[in-house]
Amino acid sequence: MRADPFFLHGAVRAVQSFQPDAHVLLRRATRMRRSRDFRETVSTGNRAGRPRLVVHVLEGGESSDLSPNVGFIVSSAVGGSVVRHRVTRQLRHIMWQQVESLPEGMRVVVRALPAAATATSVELETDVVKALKRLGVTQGVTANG
RNA sequence: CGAGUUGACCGGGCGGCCGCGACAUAGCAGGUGACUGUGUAUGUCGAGGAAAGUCCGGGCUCCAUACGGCAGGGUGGUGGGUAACGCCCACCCGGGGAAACCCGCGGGACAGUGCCACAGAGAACAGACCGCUGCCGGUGUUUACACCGGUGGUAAGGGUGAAACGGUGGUGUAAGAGACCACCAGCGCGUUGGGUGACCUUCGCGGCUUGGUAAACCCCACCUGGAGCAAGGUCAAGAGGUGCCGUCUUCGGAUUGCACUGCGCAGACGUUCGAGGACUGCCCGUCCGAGUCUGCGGGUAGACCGCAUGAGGCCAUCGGCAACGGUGGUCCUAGAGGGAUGGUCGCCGCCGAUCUUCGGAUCGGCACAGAACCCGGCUUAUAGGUCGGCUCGCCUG
Repeated sequence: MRADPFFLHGAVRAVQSFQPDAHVLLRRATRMRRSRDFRETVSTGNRAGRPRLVVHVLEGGESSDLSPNVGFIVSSAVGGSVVRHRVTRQLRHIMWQQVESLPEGMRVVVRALPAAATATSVELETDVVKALKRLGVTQGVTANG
Protein backbone atom coordinates (compact mmCIF):
# COMPACT_ATOMS: atom_id res chain seq x y z
CA MET A 1 0.00 0.00 0.00
CA ARG A 2 2.59 2.53 1.07
CA ALA A 3 5.87 3.15 -0.64
CA ASP A 4 8.85 1.27 0.57
CA PRO A 5 10.98 3.77 2.46
CA PHE A 6 14.12 1.72 2.30
CA PHE A 7 13.98 1.57 -1.43
CA LEU A 8 13.55 5.36 -1.66
CA HIS A 9 16.36 6.07 0.70
CA GLY A 10 18.62 3.75 -1.19
CA ALA A 11 17.86 5.54 -4.41
CA VAL A 12 18.51 8.95 -2.87
CA ARG A 13 21.78 7.77 -1.43
CA ALA A 14 22.84 6.45 -4.81
CA VAL A 15 22.13 9.80 -6.41
CA GLN A 16 23.83 11.82 -3.72
CA SER A 17 26.96 9.78 -3.90
CA PHE A 18 27.39 10.94 -7.49
CA GLN A 19 26.71 14.59 -6.64
CA PRO A 20 28.36 15.05 -3.27
CA ASP A 21 28.21 18.84 -3.15
CA ALA A 22 24.67 19.46 -4.42
CA HIS A 23 23.01 19.00 -1.03
CA VAL A 24 24.87 21.94 0.45
CA LEU A 25 22.67 24.22 -1.58
CA LEU A 26 19.53 23.38 0.33
CA ARG A 27 18.23 24.21 3.77
CA ARG A 28 19.98 27.06 5.40
CA ALA A 29 21.74 28.40 2.36
CA THR A 30 18.48 28.71 0.50
CA ARG A 31 17.07 31.24 2.95
CA MET A 32 17.16 34.81 1.80
CA ARG A 33 18.53 37.05 4.55
CA ARG A 34 19.79 40.34 3.19
CA SER A 35 17.39 43.20 2.98
CA ARG A 36 19.00 44.17 -0.33
CA ASP A 37 17.97 40.83 -1.86
CA PHE A 38 14.40 41.37 -0.71
CA ARG A 39 14.36 44.89 -2.10
CA GLU A 40 15.71 43.86 -5.51
CA THR A 41 13.43 40.85 -5.86
CA VAL A 42 10.26 42.66 -4.88
CA SER A 43 10.93 45.83 -6.88
CA THR A 44 12.47 44.47 -10.10
CA GLY A 45 11.24 40.87 -10.29
CA ASN A 46 8.15 39.36 -11.85
CA ARG A 47 5.07 39.04 -9.73
CA ALA A 48 2.03 36.78 -9.51
CA GLY A 49 -0.76 37.58 -7.07
CA ARG A 50 -3.24 35.30 -5.42
CA PRO A 51 -5.92 36.27 -2.87
CA ARG A 52 -3.85 34.98 0.04
CA LEU A 53 -0.27 35.74 -1.09
CA VAL A 54 1.98 37.33 -3.71
CA VAL A 55 5.00 35.58 -5.23
CA HIS A 56 7.92 37.65 -6.53
CA VAL A 57 10.52 35.98 -8.76
CA LEU A 58 13.86 37.27 -10.04
CA GLU A 59 16.13 35.36 -12.39
CA GLY A 60 19.68 34.84 -11.18
CA GLY A 61 21.55 38.10 -10.86
CA GLU A 62 25.19 38.85 -11.32
CA SER A 63 26.13 38.18 -7.71
CA SER A 64 24.08 35.03 -7.23
CA ASP A 65 25.63 31.65 -6.74
CA LEU A 66 24.09 28.42 -7.90
CA SER A 67 21.56 28.00 -5.11
CA PRO A 68 18.07 29.39 -5.34
CA ASN A 69 17.13 31.89 -2.67
CA VAL A 70 13.76 31.88 -0.95
CA GLY A 71 12.46 34.56 1.41
CA PHE A 72 9.22 35.28 3.18
CA ILE A 73 7.49 38.51 4.08
CA VAL A 74 4.79 38.20 6.74
CA SER A 75 3.86 41.61 8.05
CA SER A 76 1.97 42.51 11.18
CA ALA A 77 -1.12 43.07 9.06
CA VAL A 78 -1.44 39.28 8.85
CA GLY A 79 -1.92 38.88 12.61
CA GLY A 80 -0.17 38.61 15.94
CA SER A 81 3.10 36.93 16.64
CA VAL A 82 1.63 33.46 16.91
CA VAL A 83 -0.27 33.78 13.63
CA ARG A 84 2.69 35.21 11.76
CA HIS A 85 4.98 32.43 12.93
CA ARG A 86 2.48 29.76 11.93
CA VAL A 87 2.06 31.24 8.45
CA THR A 88 5.83 31.48 8.03
CA ARG A 89 6.27 27.85 9.05
CA GLN A 90 3.57 26.72 6.67
CA LEU A 91 5.13 28.63 3.78
CA ARG A 92 8.61 27.39 4.70
CA HIS A 93 7.55 23.74 4.56
CA ILE A 94 5.78 24.33 1.26
CA MET A 95 8.80 25.98 -0.30
CA TRP A 96 11.14 23.22 0.94
CA GLN A 97 9.20 20.90 -1.33
CA GLN A 98 9.34 23.33 -4.26
CA VAL A 99 13.01 24.24 -4.02
CA GLU A 100 14.26 21.24 -5.96
CA SER A 101 12.31 22.24 -9.05
CA LEU A 102 13.51 25.85 -9.04
CA PRO A 103 16.14 26.95 -11.58
CA GLU A 104 19.65 27.72 -10.34
CA GLY A 105 20.16 31.21 -8.98
CA MET A 106 16.43 31.91 -8.88
CA ARG A 107 15.32 34.30 -6.16
CA VAL A 108 11.79 33.90 -4.81
CA VAL A 109 9.98 36.05 -2.23
CA VAL A 110 6.59 34.99 -0.92
CA ARG A 111 4.60 37.76 0.68
CA ALA A 112 1.63 36.72 2.81
CA LEU A 113 -1.56 38.77 2.68
CA PRO A 114 -3.97 39.08 5.62
CA ALA A 115 -6.21 36.34 4.17
CA ALA A 116 -3.38 33.86 4.67
CA ALA A 117 -3.94 33.91 8.42
CA THR A 118 -7.00 31.67 8.22
CA ALA A 119 -5.90 29.49 5.30
CA THR A 120 -4.98 25.83 5.59
CA SER A 121 -1.68 24.48 4.36
CA VAL A 122 -3.37 22.84 1.38
CA GLU A 123 -4.82 26.16 0.28
CA LEU A 124 -1.48 27.91 0.67
CA GLU A 125 0.32 25.17 -1.26
CA THR A 126 -2.20 25.42 -4.10
CA ASP A 127 -1.67 29.18 -4.23
CA VAL A 128 2.11 28.89 -4.30
CA VAL A 129 2.08 26.20 -6.98
CA LYS A 130 -0.35 28.09 -9.21
CA ALA A 131 1.61 31.31 -8.85
CA LEU A 132 4.91 29.63 -9.71
CA LYS A 133 3.27 27.91 -12.67
CA ARG A 134 1.87 31.19 -13.98
CA LEU A 135 5.32 32.75 -13.73
CA GLY A 136 6.62 29.89 -15.86
CA VAL A 137 9.08 28.76 -13.20
CA THR A 138 7.89 25.24 -12.42
CA GLN A 139 5.65 22.68 -14.03
CA GLY A 140 3.15 22.94 -11.21
CA VAL A 141 3.28 19.66 -9.36
CA THR A 142 2.26 19.41 -5.74
CA ALA A 143 4.06 17.16 -3.35
CA ASN A 144 1.25 14.67 -3.07
CA GLY A 145 0.65 14.67 -6.81
C1' C B 1 -28.38 22.22 49.50
C1' G B 2 -28.23 27.58 48.37
C1' A B 3 -25.77 32.43 48.59
C1' G B 4 -21.14 34.68 49.38
C1' U B 5 -15.90 34.86 50.07
C1' U B 6 -11.05 33.03 49.40
C1' G B 7 -6.84 29.83 47.96
C1' A B 8 -4.35 26.17 44.95
C1' C B 9 -4.10 23.64 40.30
C1' C B 10 -5.08 22.16 35.02
C1' G B 11 -5.13 24.79 30.59
C1' G B 12 -7.43 19.31 25.72
C1' G B 13 -5.79 13.49 25.92
C1' C B 14 -3.91 8.95 23.27
C1' G B 15 -1.86 6.92 18.78
C1' G B 16 -0.25 6.75 13.31
C1' C B 17 2.23 9.13 8.91
C1' C B 18 5.18 13.19 6.18
C1' G B 19 8.65 17.12 7.61
C1' C B 20 12.13 20.53 11.00
C1' G B 21 16.03 21.37 15.18
C1' A B 22 19.41 19.31 19.05
C1' C B 23 22.01 15.17 21.15
C1' A B 24 23.81 9.94 21.30
C1' U B 25 25.24 5.53 18.65
C1' A B 26 26.17 3.32 13.98
C1' G B 27 27.20 4.12 8.74
C1' C B 28 29.52 6.86 4.78
C1' A B 29 33.39 10.50 3.05
C1' G B 30 38.23 12.85 4.18
C1' G B 31 42.70 12.30 7.26
C1' U B 32 48.93 8.43 9.21
C1' G B 33 46.28 10.15 13.39
C1' A B 34 43.75 13.10 17.06
C1' C B 35 39.58 14.35 14.59
C1' U B 36 36.42 16.81 10.93
C1' G B 37 32.17 16.68 7.73
C1' U B 38 27.15 14.68 6.71
C1' G B 39 20.23 15.51 1.58
C1' U B 40 22.16 8.54 5.73
C1' A B 41 19.81 5.08 9.59
C1' U B 42 18.05 4.13 14.57
C1' G B 43 16.86 6.03 19.36
C1' U B 44 15.79 10.05 22.89
C1' C B 45 14.26 15.08 23.64
C1' G B 46 11.90 19.57 21.61
C1' A B 47 7.57 26.45 24.17
C1' G B 48 4.19 28.99 28.46
C1' G B 49 1.20 29.97 32.78
C1' A B 50 1.70 33.85 31.38
C1' A B 51 7.20 32.28 27.08
C1' A B 52 4.00 38.74 26.82
C1' G B 53 4.67 43.99 28.94
C1' U B 54 10.06 45.03 29.93
C1' C B 55 7.86 47.64 35.42
C1' C B 56 11.25 46.27 39.81
C1' G B 57 15.19 43.05 42.17
C1' G B 58 19.53 39.86 41.64
C1' G B 59 23.31 36.37 39.39
C1' C B 60 26.97 36.82 35.44
C1' U B 61 30.37 40.08 32.20
C1' C B 62 33.24 44.48 31.13
C1' C B 63 34.41 49.40 32.66
C1' A B 64 39.58 50.91 38.18
C1' U B 65 39.41 48.14 43.46
C1' A B 66 33.20 50.90 42.79
C1' C B 67 35.82 55.07 47.84
C1' G B 68 34.06 60.78 49.91
C1' G B 69 30.65 65.25 49.32
C1' C B 70 26.70 67.63 46.43
C1' A B 71 23.06 67.01 42.80
C1' G B 72 19.82 63.33 40.60
C1' G B 73 16.74 58.78 41.17
C1' G B 74 13.96 55.37 44.29
C1' U B 75 11.33 53.62 48.72
C1' G B 76 7.91 55.17 52.87
C1' G B 77 3.09 51.84 59.41
C1' U B 78 5.87 47.75 62.41
C1' G B 79 8.37 43.05 62.80
C1' G B 80 10.10 39.03 60.00
C1' G B 81 11.46 36.10 55.21
C1' U B 82 14.95 36.40 51.17
C1' A B 83 20.78 36.59 47.23
C1' A B 84 17.86 41.01 46.76
C1' C B 85 13.43 43.82 45.92
C1' G B 86 8.92 48.46 45.05
C1' C B 87 8.05 41.14 46.29
C1' C B 88 6.07 37.65 50.15
C1' C B 89 4.23 36.49 55.34
C1' A B 90 2.35 38.01 60.11
C1' C B 91 0.68 42.02 62.87
C1' C B 92 -0.87 47.42 63.80
C1' C B 93 -3.82 51.67 62.29
C1' G B 94 -7.83 53.81 59.10
C1' G B 95 -12.16 52.69 55.87
C1' G B 96 -16.18 49.16 53.93
C1' G B 97 -19.30 44.70 55.10
C1' A B 98 -24.26 41.11 59.09
C1' A B 99 -19.94 37.81 58.75
C1' A B 100 -16.04 35.15 56.23
C1' C B 101 -13.24 38.81 54.22
C1' C B 102 -11.80 43.03 51.23
C1' C B 103 -9.44 48.00 50.26
C1' G B 104 -5.31 51.64 51.64
C1' C B 105 0.30 55.78 46.48
C1' G B 106 -0.26 54.13 55.30
C1' G B 107 6.40 59.27 57.28
C1' G B 108 5.80 64.91 58.08
C1' A B 109 0.69 70.08 56.84
C1' C B 110 2.66 74.47 64.39
C1' A B 111 10.28 74.34 59.09
C1' G B 112 8.67 77.25 55.08
C1' U B 113 6.16 78.42 50.19
C1' G B 114 2.02 77.53 46.92
C1' C B 115 -3.09 76.03 45.52
C1' C B 116 -8.42 75.21 47.07
C1' A B 117 -12.90 75.60 40.95
C1' C B 118 -18.46 76.38 41.21
C1' A B 119 -21.89 78.02 44.76
C1' G B 120 -21.94 81.38 48.79
C1' A B 121 -22.26 87.54 52.58
C1' G B 122 -17.79 85.15 53.88
C1' A B 123 -12.70 79.81 52.16
C1' A B 124 -7.57 80.67 56.11
C1' C B 125 -4.44 86.39 61.29
C1' A B 126 -12.41 84.21 58.17
C1' G B 127 -17.28 86.38 57.26
C1' A B 128 -22.55 90.82 58.81
C1' C B 129 -26.82 88.66 53.18
C1' C B 130 -31.27 87.33 56.03
C1' G B 131 -32.09 87.12 61.18
C1' C B 132 -31.44 88.69 66.66
C1' U B 133 -30.41 93.06 69.61
C1' G B 134 -28.72 98.21 72.49
C1' C B 135 -28.96 103.48 71.63
C1' C B 136 -30.72 107.93 68.79
C1' G B 137 -34.42 110.17 65.54
C1' G B 138 -39.22 109.88 63.09
C1' U B 139 -44.40 107.96 62.16
C1' G B 140 -48.97 105.50 64.00
C1' U B 141 -52.66 111.50 69.11
C1' U B 142 -49.81 109.14 74.55
C1' U B 143 -47.92 104.21 77.47
C1' A B 144 -47.22 99.41 75.43
C1' C B 145 -46.36 97.55 70.73
C1' A B 146 -45.39 97.81 65.48
C1' C B 147 -42.91 100.03 61.27
C1' C B 148 -39.06 103.26 58.85
C1' G B 149 -34.12 105.54 58.93
C1' G B 150 -29.24 106.16 61.23
C1' U B 151 -25.31 104.28 64.36
C1' G B 152 -23.29 100.17 67.14
C1' G B 153 -23.17 94.93 69.06
C1' U B 154 -23.70 89.71 67.85
C1' A B 155 -21.22 83.84 64.64
C1' A B 156 -26.83 81.02 68.75
C1' G B 157 -30.46 80.35 64.04
C1' G B 158 -31.37 80.40 58.22
C1' G B 159 -29.28 79.69 53.48
C1' U B 160 -24.46 77.98 50.11
C1' G B 161 -20.77 74.33 49.87
C1' A B 162 -16.69 68.60 49.72
C1' A B 163 -15.33 71.74 53.87
C1' A B 164 -18.20 77.56 57.62
C1' C B 165 -13.04 77.49 62.85
C1' G B 166 -15.42 71.47 68.40
C1' G B 167 -20.54 68.81 70.30
C1' U B 168 -24.58 68.60 74.18
C1' G B 169 -26.56 70.99 78.46
C1' G B 170 -26.21 75.12 81.72
C1' U B 171 -24.40 80.05 83.76
C1' G B 172 -24.40 84.64 81.68
C1' U B 173 -26.18 88.75 78.49
C1' A B 174 -29.69 93.98 75.50
C1' A B 175 -28.87 89.87 72.16
C1' G B 176 -24.92 86.60 72.06
C1' A B 177 -20.15 84.24 72.25
C1' G B 178 -15.14 78.71 75.66
C1' A B 179 -16.68 84.79 78.21
C1' C B 180 -17.33 80.95 82.28
C1' C B 181 -18.76 75.69 84.12
C1' A B 182 -19.89 70.11 83.66
C1' C B 183 -19.63 65.90 80.50
C1' C B 184 -18.09 64.02 75.62
C1' A B 185 -14.76 64.13 71.19
C1' G B 186 -9.98 65.66 69.71
C1' C B 187 -4.89 67.77 70.72
C1' G B 188 -0.50 68.27 73.90
C1' C B 189 2.29 66.84 78.38
C1' G B 190 3.11 63.39 82.23
C1' U B 191 1.78 58.45 83.89
C1' U B 192 -0.09 52.60 84.86
C1' G B 193 0.02 47.87 82.55
C1' G B 194 0.95 44.79 77.96
C1' G B 195 3.90 44.09 73.37
C1' U B 196 10.64 43.02 70.10
C1' G B 197 7.83 46.94 67.68
C1' A B 198 3.98 49.74 65.01
C1' C B 199 0.50 50.39 68.81
C1' C B 200 -3.20 49.31 72.56
C1' U B 201 -4.48 50.55 77.61
C1' U B 202 -5.06 53.17 83.07
C1' C B 203 -5.12 57.73 85.54
C1' G B 204 -4.12 62.93 85.97
C1' C B 205 -3.13 67.85 84.23
C1' G B 206 -3.31 71.80 80.56
C1' G B 207 -5.01 75.63 77.23
C1' C B 208 -10.17 75.70 75.47
C1' U B 209 -9.80 73.75 69.69
C1' U B 210 -5.39 74.29 65.44
C1' G B 211 -9.32 72.76 57.48
C1' G B 212 -7.71 69.95 52.95
C1' U B 213 -3.78 69.06 49.45
C1' A B 214 2.99 66.32 50.04
C1' A B 215 0.33 61.54 42.96
C1' A B 216 2.46 70.58 44.42
C1' C B 217 7.42 72.37 45.74
C1' C B 218 9.55 70.85 50.09
C1' C B 219 11.43 68.46 54.98
C1' C B 220 12.92 63.71 57.41
C1' A B 221 14.78 58.52 57.42
C1' C B 222 16.81 54.63 54.54
C1' C B 223 18.63 52.68 49.71
C1' U B 224 21.23 53.77 45.13
C1' G B 225 28.27 53.76 40.27
C1' G B 226 27.44 52.82 34.69
C1' A B 227 26.42 49.71 30.64
C1' G B 228 24.36 45.27 29.22
C1' C B 229 24.86 38.21 26.38
C1' A B 230 24.66 42.49 19.96
C1' A B 231 27.76 41.85 27.76
C1' G B 232 32.36 39.57 27.24
C1' G B 233 36.25 35.95 25.60
C1' U B 234 39.02 32.75 21.91
C1' C B 235 40.17 31.56 16.86
C1' A B 236 40.08 32.26 11.59
C1' A B 237 39.88 35.48 7.41
C1' G B 238 41.12 40.32 6.00
C1' A B 239 40.90 45.03 1.09
C1' G B 240 44.60 48.48 2.33
C1' G B 241 49.02 51.03 4.70
C1' U B 242 54.33 51.22 6.45
C1' G B 243 59.25 49.02 6.66
C1' C B 244 62.82 45.33 5.05
C1' C B 245 64.88 41.22 1.80
C1' G B 246 64.73 39.07 -3.10
C1' U B 247 63.38 38.99 -8.46
C1' C B 248 61.97 41.53 -13.01
C1' U B 249 62.20 46.36 -15.35
C1' U B 250 60.82 50.14 -20.90
C1' C B 251 63.87 52.96 -14.44
C1' G B 252 57.84 55.25 -14.12
C1' G B 253 57.16 50.90 -11.48
C1' A B 254 55.51 45.74 -10.96
C1' U B 255 55.79 41.42 -7.94
C1' U B 256 57.06 37.11 -4.14
C1' G B 257 58.09 36.63 0.97
C1' C B 258 58.64 38.40 6.12
C1' A B 259 57.40 41.83 10.22
C1' C B 260 54.15 45.50 12.23
C1' U B 261 49.38 47.86 11.91
C1' G B 262 44.19 46.88 11.54
C1' C B 263 39.93 51.03 6.47
C1' G B 264 40.78 55.72 3.65
C1' C B 265 40.59 61.18 3.13
C1' A B 266 40.02 66.17 5.30
C1' G B 267 39.97 69.43 9.60
C1' A B 268 40.80 70.69 15.01
C1' C B 269 43.50 69.97 19.63
C1' G B 270 47.83 67.56 21.78
C1' U B 271 52.65 64.30 23.48
C1' U B 272 55.66 65.76 30.62
C1' C B 273 54.07 73.37 29.71
C1' G B 274 49.54 66.55 29.39
C1' A B 275 45.17 66.47 24.41
C1' G B 276 41.97 62.96 25.75
C1' G B 277 39.93 59.01 28.74
C1' A B 278 37.97 55.93 33.35
C1' C B 279 34.97 56.49 38.24
C1' U B 280 26.74 58.36 34.55
C1' G B 281 26.38 64.79 36.06
C1' C B 282 29.42 68.54 39.26
C1' C B 283 33.41 69.00 43.05
C1' C B 284 37.48 66.53 45.37
C1' G B 285 40.87 62.79 44.77
C1' U B 286 43.21 58.76 42.23
C1' C B 287 44.67 56.22 37.85
C1' C B 288 45.63 55.44 32.53
C1' G B 289 47.88 58.24 28.91
C1' A B 290 49.98 59.34 22.81
C1' G B 291 46.82 59.89 20.55
C1' U B 292 41.77 61.89 20.74
C1' C B 293 37.51 64.35 18.60
C1' U B 294 34.46 65.94 14.31
C1' G B 295 32.84 65.45 9.17
C1' C B 296 32.60 62.66 4.47
C1' G B 297 33.06 57.95 1.94
C1' G B 298 33.64 52.69 2.32
C1' G B 299 34.39 47.57 4.35
C1' U B 300 33.23 43.58 7.63
C1' A B 301 29.94 41.44 11.00
C1' G B 302 32.31 33.82 9.92
C1' A B 303 33.02 29.84 13.71
C1' C B 304 33.40 28.38 18.77
C1' C B 305 32.92 29.50 24.04
C1' G B 306 29.61 32.29 27.24
C1' C B 307 24.87 28.40 26.84
C1' A B 308 21.62 25.68 30.54
C1' U B 309 23.20 21.64 37.14
C1' G B 310 20.20 26.03 38.74
C1' A B 311 19.37 31.14 44.99
C1' G B 312 16.57 23.92 40.24
C1' G B 313 12.10 20.58 40.63
C1' C B 314 9.58 16.62 43.47
C1' C B 315 8.94 13.52 48.05
C1' A B 316 9.66 12.72 53.32
C1' U B 317 10.82 14.80 57.97
C1' C B 318 12.08 18.69 61.69
C1' G B 319 11.64 24.13 63.25
C1' G B 320 8.25 28.33 62.50
C1' C B 321 1.20 31.16 63.13
C1' A B 322 3.16 31.97 58.19
C1' A B 323 6.42 33.64 54.28
C1' C B 324 10.49 30.47 54.67
C1' G B 325 14.62 27.66 56.51
C1' G B 326 17.49 22.93 58.07
C1' U B 327 18.34 17.62 57.03
C1' G B 328 17.76 13.16 54.01
C1' G B 329 16.27 10.83 49.44
C1' U B 330 15.35 11.24 44.30
C1' C B 331 15.16 13.44 39.16
C1' C B 332 17.94 16.03 34.86
C1' U B 333 13.34 18.02 31.55
C1' A B 334 14.15 22.98 24.76
C1' G B 335 18.70 25.33 23.31
C1' A B 336 17.36 28.14 17.70
C1' G B 337 20.69 31.95 15.52
C1' G B 338 16.52 36.58 9.49
C1' G B 339 16.00 32.41 14.53
C1' A B 340 13.79 24.58 14.93
C1' U B 341 8.13 22.91 17.37
C1' G B 342 4.58 22.75 10.97
C1' G B 343 1.02 19.67 8.34
C1' U B 344 -2.33 15.61 8.17
C1' C B 345 -5.38 11.26 9.75
C1' G B 346 -8.08 8.21 13.49
C1' C B 347 -10.42 7.62 18.37
C1' C B 348 -11.93 10.04 22.85
C1' G B 349 -13.26 14.70 25.80
C1' C B 350 -15.92 19.62 26.26
C1' C B 351 -19.31 23.49 24.06
C1' G B 352 -23.14 25.14 20.47
C1' A B 353 -26.77 24.33 16.51
C1' U B 354 -29.94 20.95 13.66
C1' C B 355 -32.34 16.21 13.22
C1' U B 356 -34.14 12.22 16.34
C1' U B 357 -37.01 5.91 16.11
C1' C B 358 -34.58 9.39 22.64
C1' G B 359 -30.22 4.68 21.60
C1' G B 360 -27.96 8.56 19.08
C1' A B 361 -26.49 10.98 14.32
C1' U B 362 -24.61 15.24 11.37
C1' C B 363 -22.16 19.92 11.11
C1' G B 364 -19.25 23.70 13.35
C1' G B 365 -16.07 25.30 17.26
C1' C B 366 -12.23 24.53 21.65
C1' A B 367 -9.25 30.73 24.86
C1' C B 368 -4.95 34.10 25.72
C1' A B 369 -0.85 33.37 23.30
C1' G B 370 5.60 31.47 20.84
C1' A B 371 11.58 30.48 24.45
C1' A B 372 16.44 33.72 22.79
C1' C B 373 22.00 34.52 28.98
C1' C B 374 19.58 32.72 33.50
C1' C B 375 16.70 33.28 37.94
C1' G B 376 12.98 35.83 41.99
C1' G B 377 8.66 38.97 41.63
C1' C B 378 4.91 42.41 39.82
C1' U B 379 1.41 43.83 36.03
C1' U B 380 -1.64 42.73 31.92
C1' A B 381 -4.43 38.87 28.51
C1' U B 382 -7.11 34.25 29.12
C1' A B 383 -12.47 29.77 26.52
C1' G B 384 -13.36 26.08 29.72
C1' G B 385 -12.53 22.95 33.95
C1' U B 386 -10.90 20.46 38.85
C1' C B 387 -10.10 20.41 44.18
C1' G B 388 -10.16 22.64 49.00
C1' G B 389 -10.75 26.40 53.34
C1' C B 390 -14.05 29.88 55.70
C1' U B 391 -18.86 32.83 56.65
C1' C B 392 -24.20 33.24 56.54
C1' G B 393 -29.05 30.94 55.67
C1' C B 394 -32.24 26.55 55.20
C1' C B 395 -33.26 21.19 55.80
C1' U B 396 -32.25 16.34 58.23
C1' G B 397 -30.19 13.43 62.35
